[in-house]
Amino acid sequence: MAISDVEHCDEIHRHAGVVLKTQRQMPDEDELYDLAELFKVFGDSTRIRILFALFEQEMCVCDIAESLEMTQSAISHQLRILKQSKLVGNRREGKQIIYFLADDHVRTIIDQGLNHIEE
Amino acid sequence: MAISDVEHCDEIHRHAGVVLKTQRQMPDEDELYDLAELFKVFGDSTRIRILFALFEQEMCVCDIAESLEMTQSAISHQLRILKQSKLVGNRREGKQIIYFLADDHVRTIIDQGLNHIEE
DNA sequence: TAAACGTATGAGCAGATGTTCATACGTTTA
DNA sequence: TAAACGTATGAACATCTGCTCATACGTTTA
Repeated sequence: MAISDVEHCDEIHRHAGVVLKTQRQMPDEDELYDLAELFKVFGDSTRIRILFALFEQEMCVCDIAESLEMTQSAISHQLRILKQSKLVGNRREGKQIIYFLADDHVRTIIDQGLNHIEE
Repeated sequence: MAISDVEHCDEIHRHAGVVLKTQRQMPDEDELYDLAELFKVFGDSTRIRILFALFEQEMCVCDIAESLEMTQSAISHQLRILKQSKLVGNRREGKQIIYFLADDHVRTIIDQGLNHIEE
């Protein structure tokens, strides 16, 4: 659909300024995409539970799996996504891989979410 | 899969406490589900753009659609989701429905997300 | 009151997503 | 070095999600 074909209400003289102002202040496409991708990562209860687990202490993969009563494979797939988003980091310790929270943003973002749903 | 069948590493004597502690401090299922559902709402760039639009001022549906260069129907479907999550509210003004941000949590949550991706 | 306008909504479809299964990889142990 | 262990990963599948299209609803206008 061409831009000029986008439907709009007939209040054009009243609202044209609103539309232009909104478009001007909108962040660029890449930033919006990255932001949505970040929140998408928080939008799955398995990943949320993994993050809650790591709030307490760093843990190896199998302990996370056991804590959440899920398979190692499922957890490993989700840890990959969390790591790609830089929400967690990891290091090897012998046969095990230890995962940990990357920074404090995670806690802050989740706390804000909790604030909202508790109203 | 039964709980007792969940696979786990053999470090059971070393890590059993970790697992139990993690399970005890985990929020209950409903809260985790609601939290994930909330972030899922932020996890779409169309909805993020709608929220950014409403940061500036309250707007009617067709102005949002025009600002984002999307159809009225697509916007209306997304507004429904945003309203169900209590992120936006609306009121009727003649033929138009005016949407607005429900509270300041929205801004805070998005700002935290922006902080994270800007590192 | 009939037509026009702004918005909401259900069905359908294509693409995205989360889990399972099988298996490969890297490290340690026997 | 072969086996065992802990973890990672690709394929397949079922489910979910966002958009389009058609149409219904509520309000205002002629």
